[in-house]
Amino acid sequence: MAGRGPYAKGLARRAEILSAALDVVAENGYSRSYVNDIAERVGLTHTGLMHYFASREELYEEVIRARDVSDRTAYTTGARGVEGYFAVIEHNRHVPGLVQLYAEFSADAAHPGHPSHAFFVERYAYLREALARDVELAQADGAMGATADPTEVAELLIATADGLQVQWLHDHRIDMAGRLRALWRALCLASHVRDAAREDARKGAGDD
Amino acid sequence: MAGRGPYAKGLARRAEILSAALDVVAENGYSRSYVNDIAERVGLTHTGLMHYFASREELYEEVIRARDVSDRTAYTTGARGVEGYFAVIEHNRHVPGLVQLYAEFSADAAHPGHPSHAFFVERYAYLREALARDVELAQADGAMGATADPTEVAELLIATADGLQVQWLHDHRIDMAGRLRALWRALCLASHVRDAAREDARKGAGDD
DNA sequence: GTCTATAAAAGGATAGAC
DNA sequence: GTCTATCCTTTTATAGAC
Repeated sequence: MAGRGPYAKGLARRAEILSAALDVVAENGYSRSYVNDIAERVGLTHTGLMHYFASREELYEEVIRARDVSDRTAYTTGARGVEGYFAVIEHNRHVPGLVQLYAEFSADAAHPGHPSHAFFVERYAYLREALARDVELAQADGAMGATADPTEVAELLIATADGLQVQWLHDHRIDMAGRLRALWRALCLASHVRDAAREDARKGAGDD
Repeated sequence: MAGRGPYAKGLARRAEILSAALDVVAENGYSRSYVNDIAERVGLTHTGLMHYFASREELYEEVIRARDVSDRTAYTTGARGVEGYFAVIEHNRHVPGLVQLYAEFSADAAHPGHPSHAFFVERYAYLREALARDVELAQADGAMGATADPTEVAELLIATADGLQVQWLHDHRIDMAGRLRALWRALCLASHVRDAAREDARKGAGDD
């Protein structure tokens, strides 16, 4: 039975802290979210909280990591393909703290030498490959044309999703998922046109 | 004759400070760029620098503002349309400090209550409208189909450019402008397909 | 216009008790 | 597992002299 002893209690506490961190970020932004404020919110002192995380950056890394795991199980299971990714982006509108954290933290960590730089580099690589495979699935069932490069499409989707989230932070009227799906449809359409053009060229060459 | 008196000297100093700020951001990232370091770099003390700018945020706002002005005169003059925007993004690869600053600062300022929040909101609005007009020009000369919504295309271009810049910060091998132009071509292609579809529908309706 | 000095605040991290 | 106390370091900002 899970829930026995201090181990389970520690895990629950960690989860509580991660959730509180998102609340604080939603209220103050990442750069003005202080460990102290988070600790207060869960009824701990600064030091008490530091028992669970070695540093501020590690704490926020954990927030992203935990979200990635839960998003993955909730939205990308089964054969949903790219739609799973769109669903995550759509859901993010209910988690402003996460969007704010991600935007600031990932930009901050873009700098080499940042303690979380490697984490984000790996995360991008993972996400890119996962999405590229989803694009391949879409190509297999004909939604996306064969001429499209899966990795390029994946990078474009990620870039656009990231940018849309920053725009959404500035103006919540923006429909992030809607825009992203529109991009996807346009890319599908364009790839089919290119497939047809290539087919024509092949036939033309065959006539020689 | 420009260059007379303390006025011109002050302007030169300001420009020097803005340039030094970009260097420091390139080296340390925005969140770890301190007024003191910038002052040192231009041979001033912290206090000496604060004579020119009221606060840290104002200084960085000025950096972006100054860049916007120079980019505008250098790349978007004449009838270059969206290509002017792509050229700016392409050039940004030579200004890593600017890209880093923009990514971090704009994400930071996404939070309402940030001293530069209004600045970025207005900047987005301006950029969106300027690009939407460029899209309309492209529609006028046939590059972009009539079915495309200029504002939607503009928002998509901005979002993608922003996201690509963050990705580029993490991995300089990414060809920001190349990817953005590929997106543009796909959007053009897709809009033409939709134009044709709409035309077909119109003719079909006419047959009734 | 620039400096010295200093405020003022804080924000992250650690040692050691309970 | 959590707290008290404290440290260390930084960063921004201001007052006032030169």
